Amino acid sequence: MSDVMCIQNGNDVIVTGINNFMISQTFDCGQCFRFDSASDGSVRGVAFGRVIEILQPEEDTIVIKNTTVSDFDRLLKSYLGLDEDYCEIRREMADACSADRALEEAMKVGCGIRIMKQDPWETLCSFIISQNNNIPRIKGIIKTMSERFGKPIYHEGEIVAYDFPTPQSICDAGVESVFACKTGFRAKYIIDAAQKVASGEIDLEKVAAMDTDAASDELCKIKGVGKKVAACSLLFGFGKKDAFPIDVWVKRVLAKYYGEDFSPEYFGRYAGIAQQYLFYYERYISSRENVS
DNA sequence: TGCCAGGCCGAAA
DNA sequence: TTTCGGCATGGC
Repeated sequence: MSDVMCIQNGNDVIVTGINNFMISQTFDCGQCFRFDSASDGSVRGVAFGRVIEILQPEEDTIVIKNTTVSDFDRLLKSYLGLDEDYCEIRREMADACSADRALEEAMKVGCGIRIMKQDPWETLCSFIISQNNNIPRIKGIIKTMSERFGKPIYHEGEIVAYDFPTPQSICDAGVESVFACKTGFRAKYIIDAAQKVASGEIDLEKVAAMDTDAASDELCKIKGVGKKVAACSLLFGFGKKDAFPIDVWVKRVLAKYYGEDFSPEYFGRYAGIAQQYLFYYERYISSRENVS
């Protein structure tokens, strides 16, 4: 189990005893599109209908602004993946793939990544938007949709941000309004997802209770959701750590290090976490090559 | 300016 | 069953 400790400090919560977690990596590894980094290294974004700001003054310590110990235990601990024992997960992964130099290196480079557990609907919708798109633009579209269809979030009487829109509010907005958020060909997919979830045709709570393959099949009933979008949703929104999204970056990694007869089962029950290490690693290598 | 992006759909072979 | 063009848009 995770053994983090937290204490209330005025309006903030200080969490200590953290390992294998860096806010810079966790929020910059393409799993979450609602947080931005500040120049001081802190991150600020929206989750659970409120604005959340996190600082990391020490490697093993984070400070979460304007929250309570109760909210941390109830919501944020799991949201940030701090309820999992990453020492044990990484040990198990390393044992299962003991001669795998690529994974070993990726685990080193991305040692601060934790898989978050975000809102299932928001994650599903975000990854529908992500298809054939780049991360800055995905963030922009999600921001626009939140501002236009989401509930405003107030602080001291002022609107400070907007929550991610509910399925019903997207249905109410209609396909043309969604298209106007620069969603392009994805607008009709977003509407189809919103309609199926709002009507109960797709029940996200039931999806969460299914095994990963069945859950993927269920999400793929939505137009515009294929195996990759389903896998990302399941990994980052439903807590399915064995979901293994294969996108252009991971395809490159697999071709480079693993060959044609590769199966995600090779990585074991935490294949999704291994995938995220490799995804981050490949992008890291690519960005270094572009600099030099 | 052109390539590419956390892909998927639908038609054709 | 597999292959492939098309899709909206803007970051780089």
